[in-house]
Amino acid sequence: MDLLTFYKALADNTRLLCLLLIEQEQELCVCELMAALELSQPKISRHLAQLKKVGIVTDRKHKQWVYYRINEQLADWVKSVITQTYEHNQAFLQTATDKLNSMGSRPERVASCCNN
Amino acid sequence: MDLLTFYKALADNTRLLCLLLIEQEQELCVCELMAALELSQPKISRHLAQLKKVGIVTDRKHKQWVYYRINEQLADWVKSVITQTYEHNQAFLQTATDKLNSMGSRPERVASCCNN
DNA sequence: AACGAATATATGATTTTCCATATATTCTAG
DNA sequence: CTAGAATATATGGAAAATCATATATTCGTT
Repeated sequence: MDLLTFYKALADNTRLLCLLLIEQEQELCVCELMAALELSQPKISRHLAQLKKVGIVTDRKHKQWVYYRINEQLADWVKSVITQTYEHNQAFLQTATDKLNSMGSRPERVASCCNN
Repeated sequence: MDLLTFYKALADNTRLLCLLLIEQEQELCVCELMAALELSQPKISRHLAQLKKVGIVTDRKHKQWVYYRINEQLADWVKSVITQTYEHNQAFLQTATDKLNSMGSRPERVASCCNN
């Protein structure tokens, strides 16, 4: 993992929110992130693609949805940076977390946001 | 410390190098960084000013030099992120470290690069 | 066909860089 | 002690480069 590339990936509001929300929830699909952050689909998708390209997240496809999670193969110090960032900045996610919670929990939440 | 601001500050090669070199050496002046990184004075100065503005480093003036060090009042998790980044990426600093070492150690080094 | 997701392009905004100059401190000669 | 030169650092402003966004379109599944 190239150091500069890693920190550049974190240096954007949308990507930081997506990453920390995924860290918190273990796994989220594009439409859940769209709902939680109230952002357009191409915007979320573009930033997730960037995080994936850098190797910070991985994706898996299930039915019509693509789910993203933190790449388990990241170096321990990188995982640790992400975890510490999340643990000491939960307020940063408050609004998004509230929105997610108001949608119920998985799998009901997916149903409510992903329109199926 | 605003999260996004913090990571934006790390998302630049020159700033990352300056920060980790300072972490390694405890304290460095502008002309030492110029010599170690072979970069122009305004470039170093500008990036240090940015790190200072964000609160990541502090400066102290002594004679005609300005010395920068990590802000001791940073939140522990922030210090920890910086330390871990340094410890697991020393190769990133190799060239600069070699150059610094070839200049002798303090205070002789200051004499050799700062032309006094 | 319908839905979730990804991508292409153009555009606007932010960042970085460079050059020139300003300020402050130190040094040296008289 | 003072005047002028030299050194270290900072900053203003313009040009260049990078990055994020919106809109429209395409892709792949079901």
